Amino acid sequence: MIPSCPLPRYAVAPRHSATPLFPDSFMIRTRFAPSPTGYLHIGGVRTALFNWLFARGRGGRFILRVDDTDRERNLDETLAPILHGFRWLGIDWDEGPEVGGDYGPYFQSQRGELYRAAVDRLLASGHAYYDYAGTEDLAQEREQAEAEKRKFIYSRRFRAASKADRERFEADGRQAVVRLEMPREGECRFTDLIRGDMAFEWGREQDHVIQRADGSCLYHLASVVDDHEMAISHVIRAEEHLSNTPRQIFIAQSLGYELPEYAHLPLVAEPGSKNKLSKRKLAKYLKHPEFARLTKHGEEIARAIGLSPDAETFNPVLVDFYETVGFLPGALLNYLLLLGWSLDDKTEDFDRQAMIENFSLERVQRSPASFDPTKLMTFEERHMAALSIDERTALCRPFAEKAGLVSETGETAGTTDTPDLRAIVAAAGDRIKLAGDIIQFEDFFVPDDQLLYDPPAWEKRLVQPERAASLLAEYRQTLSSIEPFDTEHLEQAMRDFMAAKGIKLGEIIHAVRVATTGKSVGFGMFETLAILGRDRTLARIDRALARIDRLARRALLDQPVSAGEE
RNA sequence: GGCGCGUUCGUCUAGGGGUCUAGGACGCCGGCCUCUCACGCCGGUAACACGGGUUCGAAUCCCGUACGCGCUACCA
Repeated sequence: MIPSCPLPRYAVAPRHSATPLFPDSFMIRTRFAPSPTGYLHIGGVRTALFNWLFARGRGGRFILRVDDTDRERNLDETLAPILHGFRWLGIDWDEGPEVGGDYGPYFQSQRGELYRAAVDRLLASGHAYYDYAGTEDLAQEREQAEAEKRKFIYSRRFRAASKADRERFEADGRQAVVRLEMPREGECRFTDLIRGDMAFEWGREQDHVIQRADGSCLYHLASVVDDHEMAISHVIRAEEHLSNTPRQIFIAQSLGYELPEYAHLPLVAEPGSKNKLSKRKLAKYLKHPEFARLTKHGEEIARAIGLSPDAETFNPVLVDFYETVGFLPGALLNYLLLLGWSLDDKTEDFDRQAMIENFSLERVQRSPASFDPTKLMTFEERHMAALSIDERTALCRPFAEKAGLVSETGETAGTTDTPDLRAIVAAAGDRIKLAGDIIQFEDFFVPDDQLLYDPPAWEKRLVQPERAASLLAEYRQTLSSIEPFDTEHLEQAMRDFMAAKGIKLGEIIHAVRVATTGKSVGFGMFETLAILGRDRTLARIDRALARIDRLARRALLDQPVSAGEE
């Protein structure tokens, strides 16, 4: 599928092997260079993950570098969430913010001298020049080229070839930027580890600006200098950078650097489309039913734990969303791994170790992969199902606490007989997909006299069946003598009751369910009753019976009441 | 517009000339199980963008077209 790519300097370890096969001088070093924007984008995480896996699987190092060129932001606010996100995911970095390293500083804002020195060298070697053209001068040339239907190439009219030129332009009040003097003939050729041999015509490139009039340097220059200074061996990044590679190669070669290997990953696209996934287009994604479902699911959890989700930041495109609602980081990683990479035709479940051992650039897909919220959810389910009850309980507890279901000091919240969280998690089984799903079972925690009844369920199970009330009242009597009050004895008692009354299970169990939980759906009935315990079960049934009676009388008096009213 | 990259079921993908009447997973549809919901189990639907080559033979190689996406900044 992928043409074999020559790897002149880096042997690639065979699949299934994490053993580094090369001397230290050929150490694999990859990097991810986030901009401190205040959030971690899911597509960025996929790129970071692939960089991390590539390094980890080959005895290399993974570096985090903060791309804060030209930014006057508050780093505490804008970088912290990103670092936090990586830590939550378990993507650790060997060098970078907060951990340091031998190639620091790891903030581009602190490396200005390095960039300026590089610019000076490019100037001195004739690979760059001072340019005094204003933006309007360029715009004019561009328009003219367009009018004449030829491709725009800057005339270099305001290029300062000498000191005298500079003085002359400056006397006119002009300011200089530094531009690359790009070749206008020939081709830039390089091999992409994922896409094979690439060729770009130099003549299509512009004389890109690398330094502004104020002396600050631009991204491509900074990036190339840093990658070299930090001894990055493999530049693994999103495909949107493929077209930028020639100018970076030009910079690197002009500076006499040895080129890194390049690998351009396919984009992570929107649900159901091939457009680049963007945090700005949330409104559009919400029209996608499955994306909307995930978002809504998350919002319910967020609200229950006392957050007021902001549409701008609470959004499945951002990693923070997943942590907030109780996703398992391993599940997110597993899903992201398979967005653009596969091992074979069947293996889908990977833990960290398996990812590291098996990941390879050769098996990276070349076409964009769209983000599928539903499939992500199934990975979450599988990972959650693999945990023990105790592990799941531990994950759910913080959510139950934040939602006010249990107190932070122990199991009991308001009353002395608040149910055991572990028992609920056990009975919930696979219904708890996200740790935050525990909030769906708040009915176990509400005081018995505040239970709400789902109107259609109440009507169908307690009003319409003629014998519902009387059977429920009789069954209530048997409950009071069950000992111990556990699922086994509850079930036996129910069977005995059915036999004695000559009824089917369905004739009684649904009524009990609605009477004790207010809903027509839920866990196994006997588990539910056991969790509630005898006192609360009886209290809830008594309350339901009283309510049936009350509503029936009002109905007789021709005073209709809505089912929800108390 | 120019340049670049890409195109296998709705989605993620397997596939490196014959083993492909194209496999798996998710979704969807139907059924089973069942105290409800969920799970589980069984079955089903569904794809090689199009057109030319090359070849005994092409999803696989080549060319073209279409479509999609990306880049085309004194953003990163």
